[in-house]
Amino acid sequence: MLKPVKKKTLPEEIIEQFKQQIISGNWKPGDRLPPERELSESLGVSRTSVREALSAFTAIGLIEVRVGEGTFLASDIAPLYKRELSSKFLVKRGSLLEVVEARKIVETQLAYLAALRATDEDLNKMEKILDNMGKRIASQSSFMEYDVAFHFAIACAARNTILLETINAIAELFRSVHREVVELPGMPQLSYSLHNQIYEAIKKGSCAEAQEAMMKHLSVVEDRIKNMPLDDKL
Amino acid sequence: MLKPVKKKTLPEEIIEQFKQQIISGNWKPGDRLPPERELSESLGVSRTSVREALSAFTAIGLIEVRVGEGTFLASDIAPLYKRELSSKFLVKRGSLLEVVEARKIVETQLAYLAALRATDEDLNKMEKILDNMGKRIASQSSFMEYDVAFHFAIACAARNTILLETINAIAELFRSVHREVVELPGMPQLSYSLHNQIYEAIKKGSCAEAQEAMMKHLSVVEDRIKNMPLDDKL
DNA sequence: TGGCTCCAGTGGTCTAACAACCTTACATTT
DNA sequence: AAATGTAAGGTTGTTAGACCACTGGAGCCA
Repeated sequence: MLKPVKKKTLPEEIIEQFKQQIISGNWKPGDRLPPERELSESLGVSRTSVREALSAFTAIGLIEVRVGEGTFLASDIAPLYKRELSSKFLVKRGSLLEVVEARKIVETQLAYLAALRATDEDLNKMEKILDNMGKRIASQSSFMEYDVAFHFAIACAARNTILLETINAIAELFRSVHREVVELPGMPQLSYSLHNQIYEAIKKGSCAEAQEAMMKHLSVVEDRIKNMPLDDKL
Repeated sequence: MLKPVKKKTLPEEIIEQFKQQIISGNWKPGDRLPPERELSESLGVSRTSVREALSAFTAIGLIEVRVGEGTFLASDIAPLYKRELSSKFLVKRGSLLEVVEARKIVETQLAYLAALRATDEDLNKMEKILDNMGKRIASQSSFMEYDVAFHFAIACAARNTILLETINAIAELFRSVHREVVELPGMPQLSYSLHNQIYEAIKKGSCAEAQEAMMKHLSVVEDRIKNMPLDDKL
């Protein structure tokens, strides 16, 4: 089998260049971008193509356009939230169960590996995250952030780049409904306790225990999704 | 809080309408959307505005545009996930041993699930691939293609989109060196035999056996990599 | 100071046209 | 009959140029 000759479209290439500008720091959050006409001239393309590229950035919340004023790079560093609103209605409950199944497979093994390989530094990080999680049981939104961070820390401790990026990608999908799972009464407390069990197992270096604790945690999540109101499935 | 004073832009309104079409079920996953010109006429706007709206949907992976063919609604969460995954994998790539470790974790469970869920059609496909593989033990290049196809067939039979895309992405990383692993003397025969064991286990519906057979296969691959010259490991 | 007009800059939208590309059907060659 | 080449129609990709609507500021005037 040969490689599938990919031909990038103009707006796609423009998007790439814009990304570069952001990554390199040439464009900083809050900055005003050059006018569309200027951009089209610099890039040697039509204004239409530039606008389509900008339209894509707008969709994922990376830029903000103000008529008569100009185009601005989002000052907010978490533009991912806008994307979730856009795509949420596509993620059905059935798909979510697939996602949880994948998490069960990958994350249990990640916990296993973490118990095997975690350094003191890794453990400190996890403990700090758990601390913050405990203090924020009341406020769902930031609790969720620490929840995600904890799983991320485990993946880091497992020392496998491939699986780390895999979990990262999955987490992005999951983010959109994570909130509803966590917001149920009694859920944060339960979740906090389960995360603690995972941490203790990893700290002890007990692979099987860590694996099992993670499985228990994800099974709870799975149950929650199965019991989600039907309105949310589409 | 006073007046939000909403002045929606044309593409934004179009996006809203498209969302409605999706939610209401008028447009189903995989469907081909009407041509841009037709949409612009129906909506009473220019093609430019329609294209900007579509550009936004493309950015978040909800639609796929094929030149000369048309615009299609994403069939499932797979495109969303694939987008996430590819962007992450572009940045980082792991060493070969990391890749094999990831494969051991994901593919053993995939074999397990395949043994649980494979239909007759799935099994037929696998058998056909194995047949071709057997006939091509001599020629490394096409042998490798069937090898990859077999693993892909298992992932399909496991009925989990997320893991399927994950394995796809990993396979892409692995492809570059797969050849060197297979080209060793005696390797195709051994590999063919191990693949057959996996197939038989799945056909029997024996989950544990399938899982174990896959693990045996990947362990062989792992050994081969460990014995490879150092330059090729990264 | 306060309000006014005017204006240059900017994004929003449209039109019409051509290019690049895919599929299908048909004709040609072998 | 099978493989190959060709033409046509439909579709997205891209462009140029034009006009509109809105914003901010400069400068004018009471």
